[in-house]
Amino acid sequence: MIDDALRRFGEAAADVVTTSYGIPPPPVLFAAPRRPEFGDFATTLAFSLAKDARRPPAEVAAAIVAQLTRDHRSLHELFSDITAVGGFINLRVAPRVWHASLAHILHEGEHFGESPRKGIRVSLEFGSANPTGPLVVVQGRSMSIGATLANALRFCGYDVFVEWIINDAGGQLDALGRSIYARYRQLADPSYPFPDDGYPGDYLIDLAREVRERDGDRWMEAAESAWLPQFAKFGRDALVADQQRTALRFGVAYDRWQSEAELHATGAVGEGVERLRQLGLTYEADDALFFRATQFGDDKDRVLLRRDGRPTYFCMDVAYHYQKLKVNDRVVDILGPDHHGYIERLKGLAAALGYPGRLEIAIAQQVALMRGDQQVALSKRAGEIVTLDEILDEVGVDAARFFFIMPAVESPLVFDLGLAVEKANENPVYYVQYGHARIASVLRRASADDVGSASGASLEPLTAATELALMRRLSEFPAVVAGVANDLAPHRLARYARDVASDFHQFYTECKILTDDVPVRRARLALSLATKSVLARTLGLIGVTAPESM
RNA sequence: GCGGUCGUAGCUCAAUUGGAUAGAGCCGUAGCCUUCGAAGCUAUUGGUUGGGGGUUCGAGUCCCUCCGACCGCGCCA
Repeated sequence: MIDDALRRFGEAAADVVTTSYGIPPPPVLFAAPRRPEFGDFATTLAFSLAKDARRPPAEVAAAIVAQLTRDHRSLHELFSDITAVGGFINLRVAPRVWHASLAHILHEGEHFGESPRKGIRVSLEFGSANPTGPLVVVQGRSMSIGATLANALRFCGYDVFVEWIINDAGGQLDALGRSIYARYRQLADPSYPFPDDGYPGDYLIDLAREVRERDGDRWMEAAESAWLPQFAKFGRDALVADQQRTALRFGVAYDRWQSEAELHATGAVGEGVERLRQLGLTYEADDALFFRATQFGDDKDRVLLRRDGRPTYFCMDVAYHYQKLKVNDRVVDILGPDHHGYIERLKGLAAALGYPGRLEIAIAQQVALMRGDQQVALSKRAGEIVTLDEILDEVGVDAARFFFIMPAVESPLVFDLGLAVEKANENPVYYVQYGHARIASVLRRASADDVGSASGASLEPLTAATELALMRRLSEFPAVVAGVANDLAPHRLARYARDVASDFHQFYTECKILTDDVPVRRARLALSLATKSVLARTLGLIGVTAPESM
């Protein structure tokens, strides 16, 4: 296939370098040129050689090509064109190689691009929110990114473990309990004061009603020490359940919902502290226990145990990450935009625990919600929140999943809700889905006989420029997914889906699939089948449906 | 003040991690349906990659310096 062809070229080129220049050849790397007239692949081999060879790159490239065409004539079975252009060596792949590639795709079917199990364990954590309210837009983006990465990593043969951390320890749960209690009292007496640090959202009023329906006036006269734990736990459980329901609706499956309180209860937090103490990376000051974070690049040492002995949030994270680092080869955190100050601390922690470089942190940048020209106000303090559920009601799961991963993770996202629904043709997810539905429609019109024999048909008739371009695009799929998994770059899948759909539409416009010429018809049906399969798989990895009709 | 991320076409974003003349989509303009789905296709307008300097065969990408936006800087979580 393509990789074999490139490898053979690389070996031949290395051979030429060794005999002509007598120096060890550098690795021969290939990239697809931006401009199609430069061919399908290019290598910058001559640039890296120029210095040692003491000749200008253009001369080196020309010499290599001349030598190759003389001594390695068989390369022309694989490459229809090998040219040197100013230092670059450009390759055009022969049609028969594309045909072989397409045959391979058809043979692999839905497993095309999939890698066998590598035995490498990857932990992914994303979406995590405080259990004090419904999920909002930011978590939607975080979950889309995380779930897509998890899919891609699994597809590439990694053992993936996906988890969510429930921040259910600390003062905020008390604030939640007090907020619900205040709403509960307000049901009877509207003048009952609402706490300053309370959560203002209306959703707590519903929870208060539930308590009242269940328990009546039972808590009206009770002491705070009696009602607070009850209300806090009730609120926590209800809101976590609500978040889980939304995640499920969004098509995101977690392997574990890790409770922070549980980490304390099981002694895991204590173990983490003990580990750092054993390593000699802690010290006491002002009656508190500090972690020597500055030794690992952080700008401040960090408190683990407060003056009163209570562990900090970071202390919990020590335990949590220690747990993850111990059993995984790669640990990935996808954090919100307000957590970038946390990166050095966590990376320093990983290094301190003996796992430098094992922890990767991606910051999912913020989402600005737009309706036309109007930015939707999002103020948690004022209680103006737009929940993820509301967004899903408005634009649907498919559009949301696709939009959230469109920009690179570290780029901010402008999400125009009005645009996503009002005008379908401006919505890129529809463009891609339409491509899939269009193929399905053609396949429905074709005879069962034609479709059945298509995958075994001769592919020789596929010679048009749009046919070659589409075959080339499909062959990129394994490399695209591998790049997504390796570089944590889910947005490339969205772009790739768009490119596949676009190449198909061009092919469709130029080449009639259901033509009277039987060999041509079957070859084009084969290409359509492969495109449908790759498109469906790409959309599936993103978490978007591939409709048969729309 | 210190630190982080970012700044690319009117708008939303890419750019294979230092490669060729910086690319797509949307918007605009002009075309293409007696033929497999026109939610499509073709052509075309649009750029000093925030400004300036540096590193080298070669810079949107790396270094320095300004300008601007967002965010972080707690013994909160």
